[in-house]
Amino acid sequence: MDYKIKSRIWIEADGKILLGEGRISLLKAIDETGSLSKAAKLIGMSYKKAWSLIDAVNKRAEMPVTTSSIGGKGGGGAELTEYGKSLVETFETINKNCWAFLDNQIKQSKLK
Amino acid sequence: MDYKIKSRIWIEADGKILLGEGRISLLKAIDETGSLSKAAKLIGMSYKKAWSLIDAVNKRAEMPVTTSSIGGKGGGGAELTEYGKSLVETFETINKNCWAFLDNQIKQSKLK
DNA sequence: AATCGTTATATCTAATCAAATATAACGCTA
DNA sequence: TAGCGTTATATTTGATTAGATATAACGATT
Repeated sequence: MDYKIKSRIWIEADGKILLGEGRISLLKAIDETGSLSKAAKLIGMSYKKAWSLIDAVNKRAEMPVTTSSIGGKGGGGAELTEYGKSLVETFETINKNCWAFLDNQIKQSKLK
Repeated sequence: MDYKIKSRIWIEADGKILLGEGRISLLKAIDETGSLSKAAKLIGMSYKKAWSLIDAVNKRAEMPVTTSSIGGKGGGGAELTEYGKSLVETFETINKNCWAFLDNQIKQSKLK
């Protein structure tokens, strides 16, 4: 068989999406580059989309996930808060565990 | 906290989607009603969309998932093959197991 | 043979979503 | 103070997707 099982997980707050795979990879890129515009370029996303995603995340999360500054050395920048880093870490852990679980499930099913 | 974790699973064949939650609920409605048009109406989907989904499923699956007849008693109809029924059943089982797994995961995380 | 409800299909329109473009504000640096 | 790269935001355009409409084919039933 060449059937494959796939999954996506996301976290909701107030019935609206807070974090999914796309936002997580954007947050990781911000952590790597120190800049929202560089992060967007790195993962092939328009700046506008990246900005509105981060804006939504910060508005819905219980605490800010990123901080940013305008002007100054290098024009400004953005970085993850400690809270943001812990959110990324728990999301990725649960996501990897979910993949492993599903791999196991399909091996035990008729689809093999 | 009022964070909630959600998930979607799907099965791919040749890198294209074969079965997801929407198609599964359509297949279940066909099983209940014995008709593609009634199934579409039942779940609030246009006939055209329902037809093209079922067409894609039957083309990508290793064996037909539905059979259909045109004309005759009641104008015709559609029903699941035994293979189709088993696909629906294994999909739903794995999906429920996945939800339970994720519930457990989030209880063990910092998100609680 | 006329009717009926269904499958099967094409075509056109509407709506939603992504992408591109433009611009203001900001504060360090030279 | 002029320039730079960045954040922050609005507006417009384009593309993809969903929805509506129309129609042919079919075979049991009457």
